[in-house]
Amino acid sequence: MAAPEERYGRETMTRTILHVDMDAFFAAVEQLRRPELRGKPVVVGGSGNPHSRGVVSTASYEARAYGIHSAMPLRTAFNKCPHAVFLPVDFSAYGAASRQIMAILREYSPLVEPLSLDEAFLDVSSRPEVPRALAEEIRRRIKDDTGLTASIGIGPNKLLAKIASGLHKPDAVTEITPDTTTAVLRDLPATVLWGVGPKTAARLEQTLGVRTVGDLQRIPLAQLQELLGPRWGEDLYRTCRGEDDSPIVTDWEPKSLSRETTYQYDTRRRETIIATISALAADVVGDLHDEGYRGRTVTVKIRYRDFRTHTRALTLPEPINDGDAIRQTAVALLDRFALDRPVRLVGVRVSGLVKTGNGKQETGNAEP
DNA sequence: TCTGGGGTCCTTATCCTC
DNA sequence: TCTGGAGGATAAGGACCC
Repeated sequence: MAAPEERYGRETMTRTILHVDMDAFFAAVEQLRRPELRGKPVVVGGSGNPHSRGVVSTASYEARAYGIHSAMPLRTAFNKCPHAVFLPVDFSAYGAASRQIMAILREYSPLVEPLSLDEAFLDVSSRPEVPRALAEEIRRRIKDDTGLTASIGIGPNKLLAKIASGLHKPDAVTEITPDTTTAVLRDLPATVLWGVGPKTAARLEQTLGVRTVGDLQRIPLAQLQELLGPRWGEDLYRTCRGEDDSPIVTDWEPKSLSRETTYQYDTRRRETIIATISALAADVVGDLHDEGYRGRTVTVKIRYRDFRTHTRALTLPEPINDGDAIRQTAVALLDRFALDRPVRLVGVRVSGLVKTGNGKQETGNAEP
């Protein structure tokens, strides 16, 4: 097999990729539409009730000063800052703001890849402007048109553009060039790399003494592959050097559709769980119809009080979108779980999706 | 004391067929 | 006929992302 540096050589065409990342997006939208919240700690998450189960989706910068951050339990956030304003997640409002921002980005390039409501990659390789000047213009446009601030990273690929956007948040443009890549990456924690989360970071530190991206660059390919497997090891060997040739993906098809819910109070009652599965299955079927898909595999997920999570799945002979059949399949799968402990979460997923062509709407950026 | 929801992708095990 | 793979499909779990 060819070594990575031979397969991804310098002759690869130079690209200019922007990563646009909105600052504290959900909280910023709330502060924009409710001026009395500006300058105050705002926490968006769950039902907006800080005494019920849920986690922080976004904390305003004022709330972050109290140590509140995304994914923190709402109850913990409340303990850190009881006078913060807690708000429920309002996806329709954030979706409207997001569509406005994505439309601005598409004025600058047709090659836009939304990653989530508040982030997108943009390939501006064919634009004549100096990249930094262009990024500054886009940042100003977003602010003038929407009142929201964005941080923009510039890089020769998606990996470096995304790392760049995170370096000087909020409201900043940051560029990483091939010449500055080594110096910029060297002292960053390994967790800035795509795919390196808490578990992998701990393994890298314990087995190889690796903490920074620079540390990682000193590990031979074979050693990374031994620890992480052949594929993952090679990926990390390349990404820690800032190498990435993944393309901008403008059209995306879902692989699965799912719904899940966490009970406010754990339950062992079979009838309660069956009712939940039926309701979740109905929601998923609604999504299948709305988006024009059938699916072949039905999966039920159960999370017990101790947070251990199990799934049971059944693959059907043909893809279906029939509500009764999907609901009955999901309910039948419950028999394969031991309900010997309290359950905190139930989920239903349908995967193996195929298009029916009968959706409410084809995707917005499909060919005319 | 806690730990959401909606996704993707990878690894491993098992079964089956060629 | 026996045996040993290769390799696809399925199932389950886990890590990770926003």
